[in-house]
Amino acid sequence: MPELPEVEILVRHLAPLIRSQRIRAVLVNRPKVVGPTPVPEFQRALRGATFERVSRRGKYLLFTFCPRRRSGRRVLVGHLGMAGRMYLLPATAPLPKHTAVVLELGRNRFVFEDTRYFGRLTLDTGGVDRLGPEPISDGFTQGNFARALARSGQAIKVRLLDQSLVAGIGNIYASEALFRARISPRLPARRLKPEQIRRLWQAIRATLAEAIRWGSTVALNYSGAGERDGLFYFGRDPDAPDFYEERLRVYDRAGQPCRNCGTPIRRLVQAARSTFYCPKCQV
DNA sequence: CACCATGTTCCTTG
DNA sequence: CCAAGGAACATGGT
Repeated sequence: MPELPEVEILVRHLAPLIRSQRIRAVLVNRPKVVGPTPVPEFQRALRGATFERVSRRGKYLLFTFCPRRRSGRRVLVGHLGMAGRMYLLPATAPLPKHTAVVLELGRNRFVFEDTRYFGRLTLDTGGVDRLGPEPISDGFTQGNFARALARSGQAIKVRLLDQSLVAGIGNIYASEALFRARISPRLPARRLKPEQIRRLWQAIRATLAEAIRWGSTVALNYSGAGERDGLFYFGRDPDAPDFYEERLRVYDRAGQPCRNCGTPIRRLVQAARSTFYCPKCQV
């Protein structure tokens, strides 16, 4: 599901719901997702702790909490992987099939559900430490971006997925940003001209910001039995069956007309992942 | 059955 | 040592 915009929307959604909530019990159904933190350590650290803030770094969620007794604060790191979801559920509601972790909050439960168990909810901050700059921040400069690209002969689409180059872009927004910048996904990174780098830098920020804005306007439903399409960019409004298409310009649109020129969008495989692009608009 | 899927990490190859 | 490619992880949808 989740790239930077989706995680940002989720963080904004969760922040007021869990602030000041005390964790009364910690249930770990899938030890793998809290790893490499050992389950007993995970439970000991969180039991009795109180949530303080939620923020985002790249595709990671950062939950700041106050431990039960010791002073200071600590951080719980979340990552949704491919299909993870985090949401509050009434304590009386049944837990979903692929529940990985549950934090009992009293009236509600904080549920981490992940059908594929690729996600994480852990005390280990290793992944976060390796991230590059936030794309929508002063830390992401055209100069740094240009220097990083100059060192690589890898296709630009594949480079954009490297979280140490810039944090938060995934397979969907990599294609979308390149379309917006009118750059071929196959172009080797070091072959981008300064003008293209400038356009791509701008397109990344605009694409992500637009997705966040869009997500902010959509009614969210992260949980709920039978609501398997709750994440907003795969969500569907029953009254507008094609609104998903209106939002993404190239992703998953192979064979459909480019919104600029009408040429059929093409799919290609790079680093074992699908890329979508317009062969006419993107050079 | 075959192939596809929003992500990351580890292993191999050059 | 580094860059690049591919498999693995686990499950579900089409």
